[in-house]
Amino acid sequence: MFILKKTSGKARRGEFTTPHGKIQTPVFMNVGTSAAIKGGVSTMDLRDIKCQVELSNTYHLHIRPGDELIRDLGGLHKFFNWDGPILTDSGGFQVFSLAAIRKITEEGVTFQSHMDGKRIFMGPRESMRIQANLGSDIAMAFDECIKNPAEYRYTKASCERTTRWLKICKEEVEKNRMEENAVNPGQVLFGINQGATFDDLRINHMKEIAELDLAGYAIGGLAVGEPAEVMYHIIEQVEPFAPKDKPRYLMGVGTPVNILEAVNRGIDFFDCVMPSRNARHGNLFTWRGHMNLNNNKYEKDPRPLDPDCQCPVCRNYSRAYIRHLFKARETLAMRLCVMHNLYFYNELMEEIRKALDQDRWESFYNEYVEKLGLRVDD
RNA sequence: GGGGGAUUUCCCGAGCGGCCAAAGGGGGCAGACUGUAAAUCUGUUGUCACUGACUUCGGUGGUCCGAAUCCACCAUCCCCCA
Repeated sequence: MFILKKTSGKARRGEFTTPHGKIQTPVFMNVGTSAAIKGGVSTMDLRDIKCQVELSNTYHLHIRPGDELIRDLGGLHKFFNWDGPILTDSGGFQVFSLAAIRKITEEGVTFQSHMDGKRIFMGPRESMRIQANLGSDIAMAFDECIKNPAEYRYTKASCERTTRWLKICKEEVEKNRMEENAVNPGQVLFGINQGATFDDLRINHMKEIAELDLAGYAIGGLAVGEPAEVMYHIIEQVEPFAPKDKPRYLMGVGTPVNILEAVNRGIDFFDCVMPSRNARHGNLFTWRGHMNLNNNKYEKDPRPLDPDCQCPVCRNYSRAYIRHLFKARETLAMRLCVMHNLYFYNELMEEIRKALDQDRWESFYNEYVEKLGLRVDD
């Protein structure tokens, strides 16, 4: 259930209720693809970094350790000991990212496992079965994330197929959660809008899926190489046709600036590997812009990563120390930086929510939409 | 004391007469990263007046049109025999 608490222009402040607690939106979901946030951050750390929702991946968990194993051990929440909300991505993105080793048909997609080359078939039924076994709170529809640039005819056909798949996903989720020993009887489904960068296909597709009365609506297939302006344009095109009383989720996005721009255009949910991946590579996000901690200029810098941050890392360690950890190839460097970056993203969302609550979204947006895109200058 | 081997650009290490400012690692410096096949990938790493010039391969001389590569001596290190 989604309650819209406040709006400011297109920007929305809401609350989404799941079987594992309420989610305050706008929200950033912390990505832990294989039931682990890369870089050594565990579910014990998630509360410390203000994580509301964890996100895991259907394809990856199906391959290893296997969704049936997770089901038999009580579901994903119990498996990795996180009692907050979990969203599982469907494997649709892997249709895109593992393009070299897959084949698409009406029934679904045959992948060659990136682990051992074994053939794996996944369609809407399979994806929903796996997500039911995992017991996530929000299951994502199995879609095709189309590459950029895309051909019009292919995109049109692909969207039609994604819609047919979505209808199957809906039936399956409803069926699976009625099962007597369902891991998560409260699991809901989010549909995914596609259509590449074609306004008419995007709009038509959103209209079609909006009719299915799903728990939420995602915009997928963006931030796959097109300019940010194109992404913003597509959001603007599609947003009017997304149900107002349901959360909107912009999949895989993005930079702090992308998030501000998208919130300003009516998006409620986000997820992105950027804070965790960049952190592992020494790239930090701060309230003064982003920085590459590996740079020589931080060698003797006694300040915290972000002087304006209250995260456990910034309260305890200096730039010089963490930079040293990177140079020494200590895995602690990654852990600390991932914790900081995720805290930053989660706090950014908290500040966005506060600004909306306190009717100062406009000024908050104006102040940070420029600032957060800069390189830390000192 | 006798015999043999070595010395290359920040480090290790290839090169054995021209195509060598010198392979390949490492390290350094910088960049990228957007529903995670990513603790990854890319560029760069002698100097400058930089599509060319100059200096460099332990040192000093020499051979040759031409030397990191050949010769002589010197220095330092390693191994074997006394």
